[in-house]
Amino acid sequence: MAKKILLLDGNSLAYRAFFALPLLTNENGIHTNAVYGFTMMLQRILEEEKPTHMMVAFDAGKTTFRHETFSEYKGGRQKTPPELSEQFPYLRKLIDAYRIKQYELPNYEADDIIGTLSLEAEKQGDEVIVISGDKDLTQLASPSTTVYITRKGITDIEKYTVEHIKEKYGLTPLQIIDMKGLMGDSSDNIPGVPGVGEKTALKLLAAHGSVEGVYEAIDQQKGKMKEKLVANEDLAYISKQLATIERQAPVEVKLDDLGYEGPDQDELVRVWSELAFKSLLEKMDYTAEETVKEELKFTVVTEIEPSILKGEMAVHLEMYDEHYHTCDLLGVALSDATDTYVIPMDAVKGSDILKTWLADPSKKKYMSDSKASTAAFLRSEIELDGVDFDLMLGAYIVNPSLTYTDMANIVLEYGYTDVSTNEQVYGKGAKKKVPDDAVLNEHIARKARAIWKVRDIIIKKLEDNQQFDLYDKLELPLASVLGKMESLGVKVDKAQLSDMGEELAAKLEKIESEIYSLAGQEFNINSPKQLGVILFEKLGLPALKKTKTGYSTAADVLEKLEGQHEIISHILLYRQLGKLLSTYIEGLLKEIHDDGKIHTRFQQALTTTGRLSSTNPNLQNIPVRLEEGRKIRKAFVPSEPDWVMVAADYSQIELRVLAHMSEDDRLVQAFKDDQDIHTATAADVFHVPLEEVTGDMRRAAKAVNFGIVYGISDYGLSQSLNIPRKEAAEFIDRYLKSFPGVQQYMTNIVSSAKKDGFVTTLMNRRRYLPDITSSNFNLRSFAERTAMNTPIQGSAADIIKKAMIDMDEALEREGLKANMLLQVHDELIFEAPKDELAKLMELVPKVMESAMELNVPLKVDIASGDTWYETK
DNA sequence: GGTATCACG
DNA sequence: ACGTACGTGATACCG
Repeated sequence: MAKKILLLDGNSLAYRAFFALPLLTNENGIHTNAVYGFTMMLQRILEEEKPTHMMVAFDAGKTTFRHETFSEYKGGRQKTPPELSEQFPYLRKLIDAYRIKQYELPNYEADDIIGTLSLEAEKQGDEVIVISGDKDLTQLASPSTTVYITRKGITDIEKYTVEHIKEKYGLTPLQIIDMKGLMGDSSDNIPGVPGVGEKTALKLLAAHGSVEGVYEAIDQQKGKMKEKLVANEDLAYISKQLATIERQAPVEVKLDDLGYEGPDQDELVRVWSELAFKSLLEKMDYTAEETVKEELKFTVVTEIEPSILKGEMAVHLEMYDEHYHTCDLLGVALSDATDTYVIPMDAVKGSDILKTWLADPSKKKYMSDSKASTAAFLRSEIELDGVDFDLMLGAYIVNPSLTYTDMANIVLEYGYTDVSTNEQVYGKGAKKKVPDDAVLNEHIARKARAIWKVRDIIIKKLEDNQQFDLYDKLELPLASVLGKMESLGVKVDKAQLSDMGEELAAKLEKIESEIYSLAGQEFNINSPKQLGVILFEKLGLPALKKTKTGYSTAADVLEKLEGQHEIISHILLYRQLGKLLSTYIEGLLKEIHDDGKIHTRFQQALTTTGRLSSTNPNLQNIPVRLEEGRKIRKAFVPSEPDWVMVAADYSQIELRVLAHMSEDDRLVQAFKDDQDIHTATAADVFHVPLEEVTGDMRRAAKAVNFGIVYGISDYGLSQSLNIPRKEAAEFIDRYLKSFPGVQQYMTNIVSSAKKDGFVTTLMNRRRYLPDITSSNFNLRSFAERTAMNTPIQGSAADIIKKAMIDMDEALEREGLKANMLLQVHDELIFEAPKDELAKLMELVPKVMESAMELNVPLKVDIASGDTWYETK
């Protein structure tokens, strides 16, 4: 039977993909764009062509026989960017997973391998498709061989048949070589005849057929053209020779060895998950869902016998969505080395045996997202204790840059493929629903099973990276502290919010009509597009900044226009109040539960630095800077009469962390002396005594301090201080000269990030920074700033997390009724009975300040009041 | 679903 | 020369 043979030019396709796609980085720190593009192309080609035989040819080494002819061959070419080089091993792995033969031959290029094999195939009457990004290969076209050249993208292909070449160039495939001989090829540094381009080359070949033909009839040329041709005859012949693909290369593989049987699905999944090709994985799971998974035996249990409850088990509580304070609970699965059980939710709630086991701290539970489970169980008054492993937290500590939205993706990261995504099981959007019991139960069972299976791998990884303590002593205990805080919730005065809302709405209406009258027409003020037209076209104000889509109307831009038109200040006020109404009044009102409280969710495995985040609603960005907004805090009240709110915040924690890590003498001393750090910075930077620091000097120093923490750049500082960039650069320079320890620290942290590929915090939290070695200035600069910022922000996060665990214990130990309610990065918010207040004002700062021992003191400010607003 | 804007540390 | 401050989440547009 005739074969259909696909011959791929590996190097050329990888290059094409690399330059066609943005420089994607997966969270494991590998650049993936070339491999990804190659994969997309391969997938498409396989589907469309259904080949019987396949091979990917690669160039071997740096020099080939062509260099003997012309030593500058491929000279002057930019050397392969490291971001591409590092992808070749993955490309090789990928091709192996497809079970496609790959081949390279010393002293020859991929072209020659392909040319040799395609000739052999032609002799045997087989159909051949050659795929490359390099048009040189079109010389191989024949009645049985088609050459596919990628265009622009990587999946967009131009098919060069003999006819197509004739149409496009008026040449036969072999004349392509003559064309290159005359015009050269700058990418391969083939010289050609200087001054002859594609147009001239085609004209010459149309008349004379070949390079040889041109020179035989050289007398037909005249003037400059003749001179050029005569002077460069040697170059023309050499160029032709260089462009000629060798079709008799000593290729050892036989066409029969190239049979293509389809990919090794399991291996492909492993490679794709290593590369984090999520969309491809999802597609594959969809098509191969039933076939890929190993069978799992599990028992559905409605009457729980004590015998099934062991001393250590994986426990999974399945929930319908991520809003675990409100969503339906769908069942529990237990799994250990031998058995897996699924228990429907009614049976869970009705079983005292199970509840007792769940609450027993001596029974070890291995879970995923134990905080969610703790909080969700609590809604049914089921207590959970003895959590010994948390899959989500473990995976997060191993690499906080990975964004897991689904447990299936976490376990996939560790090579476990047998869990479906929730989207596969429940569907999405309007079609989302709970499936039949059989499907649901298996899904839950597989999750419990996966936790049991993957636990060892994650723990091993944590231990290898010296991160087990961070995980086990910090994040895991914190999960239950946070679970308690979320379940408790914070009381919100609904009437207060509603009243404020009505007031705001009335004000907004007035401002709105004033804006309309100033603009001379009605329009949607909330639409940046419409607002831009009004301001910059109708009213003729200068557009100072542009966005991707049009004029920028951001606050910093409008502020610069404030003197120029009365409408600006009204718009700024409208924006400010509109934000309060929509986000903080209406938004918060929607989130108040039947108990009169708001139950936020603290995301513990989300940020790349180790901070928490807060969602549904976000209680970490309640207004404070402007008085109008700050009033929102009056609605946050204690949950009991005669209780008070207490807020305690770390003073300058990030700069203290910087002082500790950099060991800069002056910075350390300033904190030891309990100086106002911005004033002290100003004194040092401006070389004046502390008493002579002016308000402006302090303001500038404060901005520089922020900049230092963020990973300084002159541009950033110039924006924040609204000064020319040069002045900003001078400030930075003076700062770094005043604090040489900080300068040294910044240099060191960037170089250690380059060496190790990651940076760490005080508690050994890691963040990988693959872009730090990028040749792309922007990516590299960003990574460098991140290298400076993450250890600072992340260590501060470590400290307050530790303080929260200590605080939780302290409240318990002291027998206090006070509740810890919120964390806002550097502050903790409590509610407490009035009679505990005195005790608390002493205890909280003590605990927070001793959370970790640094070489500078930690300082906490604390205040209390009837509402959150009054805690200042 | 992406973009712009703005709230917080 | 390059084009930016670090980390988040919610809302309103608009194609």
